[in-house]
Amino acid sequence: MGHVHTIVDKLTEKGYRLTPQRIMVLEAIEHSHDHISAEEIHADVVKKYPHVNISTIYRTLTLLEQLGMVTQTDMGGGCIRFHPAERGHHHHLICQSCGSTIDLEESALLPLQQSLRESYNFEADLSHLAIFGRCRNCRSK
Amino acid sequence: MGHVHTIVDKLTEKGYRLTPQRIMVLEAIEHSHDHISAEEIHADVVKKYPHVNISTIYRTLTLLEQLGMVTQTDMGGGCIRFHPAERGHHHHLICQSCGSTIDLEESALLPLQQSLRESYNFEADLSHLAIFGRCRNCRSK
DNA sequence: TTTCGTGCAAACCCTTTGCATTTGC
DNA sequence: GCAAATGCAAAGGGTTTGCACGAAA
Repeated sequence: MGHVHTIVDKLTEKGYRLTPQRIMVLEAIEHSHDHISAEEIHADVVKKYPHVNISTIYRTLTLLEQLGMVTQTDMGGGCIRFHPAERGHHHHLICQSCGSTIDLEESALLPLQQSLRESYNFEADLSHLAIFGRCRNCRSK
Repeated sequence: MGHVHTIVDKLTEKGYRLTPQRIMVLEAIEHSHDHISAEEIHADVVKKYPHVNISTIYRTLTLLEQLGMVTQTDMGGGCIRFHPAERGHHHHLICQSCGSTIDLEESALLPLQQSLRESYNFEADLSHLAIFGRCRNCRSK
């Protein structure tokens, strides 16, 4: 139940109510190894709580994001995925051939961030970056 | 009329028909200094040719992309923009505060591309990359 | 008991599709 | 004249919203 305490605190200290829906959305996100879409969260929650509506999922996601518990990544092509904020910044290499995603260490992007700062005086927010291309397997085919 | 010859050739040599709609969509894209959305293209074309339907714009964009005359960039948040392909690969820094976009030289991304290849054996397609952050002006406020 | 949160249905935006009509060739 | 392209209207996917009911505090 790892972070149930955290969500209880975060919600109550700001006057939000603790509802089963909110807890289950957060759990669905935390239990997902990969990243998870709104519809997948909904499918997951519905297994235990059949009446939950997808609009509640969206409203809850907005709230959890405001509370800093969840972050979203725009994977391109209108594809949005969620993951727990405390998993920290991580980035993705997405294979356009097979669709697989590879997690990328923060350090791989630091040189780019640095050079954008120096050359353009631009502070890049690379926290949700997704980079498209072809992965090892697909390249060798 | 710069590239009208090009489009005439490209269309006819593959058996596609030359229609006023197709020419006007291409012109709208070429005359746009910045990048332009499907709806903006439509608005532009309608000025001269009031009956043109937005579905024709989308169909034409798909065709022009196949012909390699136009490329699209996913700016995130469901925001897709088009620009002439011969303007070449270029990338964008997008300011999340003021919305301005800065063109980025290809060379700025080569080191990243190189390191992804070496460390992950991943061939990154950075041709339509958009990077979010804060621009010079907004940083100094 | 009093808000706040929810379910439901409908609206929304952007994009795509089916079909009859029009057009380029 | 015939196939290809268009306009129109309708459907689609994913997300948001208005409202009355239900539940948390």
